[in-house]
Amino acid sequence: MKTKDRIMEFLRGFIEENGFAPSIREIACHLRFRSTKAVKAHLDELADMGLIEKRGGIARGIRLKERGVPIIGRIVAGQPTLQFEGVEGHFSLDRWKGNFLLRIKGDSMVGANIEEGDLAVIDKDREPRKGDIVVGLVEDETTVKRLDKEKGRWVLKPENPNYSLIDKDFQVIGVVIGVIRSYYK
Amino acid sequence: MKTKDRIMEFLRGFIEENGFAPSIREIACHLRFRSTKAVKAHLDELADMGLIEKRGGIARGIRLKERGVPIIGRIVAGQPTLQFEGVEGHFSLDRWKGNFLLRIKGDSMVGANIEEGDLAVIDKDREPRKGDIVVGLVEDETTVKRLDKEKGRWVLKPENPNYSLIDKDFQVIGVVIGVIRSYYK
DNA sequence: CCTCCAAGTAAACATTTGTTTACCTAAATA
DNA sequence: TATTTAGGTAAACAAATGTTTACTTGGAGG
Repeated sequence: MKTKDRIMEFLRGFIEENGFAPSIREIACHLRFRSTKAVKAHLDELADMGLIEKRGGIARGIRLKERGVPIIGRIVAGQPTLQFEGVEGHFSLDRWKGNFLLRIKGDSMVGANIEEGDLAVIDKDREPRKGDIVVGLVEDETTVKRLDKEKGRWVLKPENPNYSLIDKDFQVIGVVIGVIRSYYK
Repeated sequence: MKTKDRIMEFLRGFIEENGFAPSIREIACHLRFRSTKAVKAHLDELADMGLIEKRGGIARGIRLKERGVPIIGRIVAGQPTLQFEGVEGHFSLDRWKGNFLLRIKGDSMVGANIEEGDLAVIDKDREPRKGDIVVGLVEDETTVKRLDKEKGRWVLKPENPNYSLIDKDFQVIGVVIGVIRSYYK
């Protein structure tokens, strides 16, 4: 069962580096196999196991099922080294494909733990509801605020007591469905 | 110049859907071209323009330069519809490849705008410095806190006045180099 | 010790797919 | 109007690559 692990490892590395999957012969070569037959068998089994997707007859038609960065379940202290066990899942940007990011300016949403420089993930098709954090267009200016209703009127509320509520006319451009922050540039 | 846009659009869609690039013939077919020659010429030019990477002689050896989700520079209000102009760049998980994610439990770091449920991006190889937010291992428990030095002694500081500082022995497992938050599941 | 079998070898085979050469055509240009 | 040329057509060509068949082999198990 070790061979399949080596294949998966190779696939991960190769795809990350090249952006496309290796050919069966390249895999065979890496494993020091002299035939492609065994590799194909392993790949078919990996596909059955649900670890990869494989399109028959198509060159380099392999895709990993696990995409993105692994989410670790638990960290345990082995003797000298650490172990990261239990991959709870993988986080991938796939779920945010088709949307776009908007960089946060100012600190009007710190109350919602959104700070300057953060990237807000915007879904412009999602229907905005009361309580959602949204991108609003107010007099040609865009701001990220929380959508609320006061006295039957839609308003944009900052999450910082130093800023005041916006109850002018505005247009909701999209809903903030996520936040990405990157320290150290 | 319209044709190249159509090619790029097709590439984006195809790659997102299948996980690998289309063959030249598939592109030609999509554009309703009867020859592959023109497509290859366009692809070579796109590579020269720096929009794609292309590996000669390799099946489906195309990779988009723009990976991930676009970061919008500005939003302007066109008459009825909106326009998202100026792609400032693209955010990709590539930069975080090789690291892993840890889900935040508790609210001890709200002062740093990290809340429960957030995914902390952990770099276990980065050298921790004073002021960094780190993952610490204290008596077989992992916590995310800010690394600080008090009276010549390393300590872990929460960013929430309701929690108290940890000055027991601990081990730094990694540095938090980013945060990902996803609303709506 | 013999049998069986998973796993690999070897060698073709059949497509898929990138590349190339020669030619065509309509629109821009002189 | 004659010429040029970007961009496409057509048809081969040459690799790259998935697939298949027949054969070998080292070790687990009876």
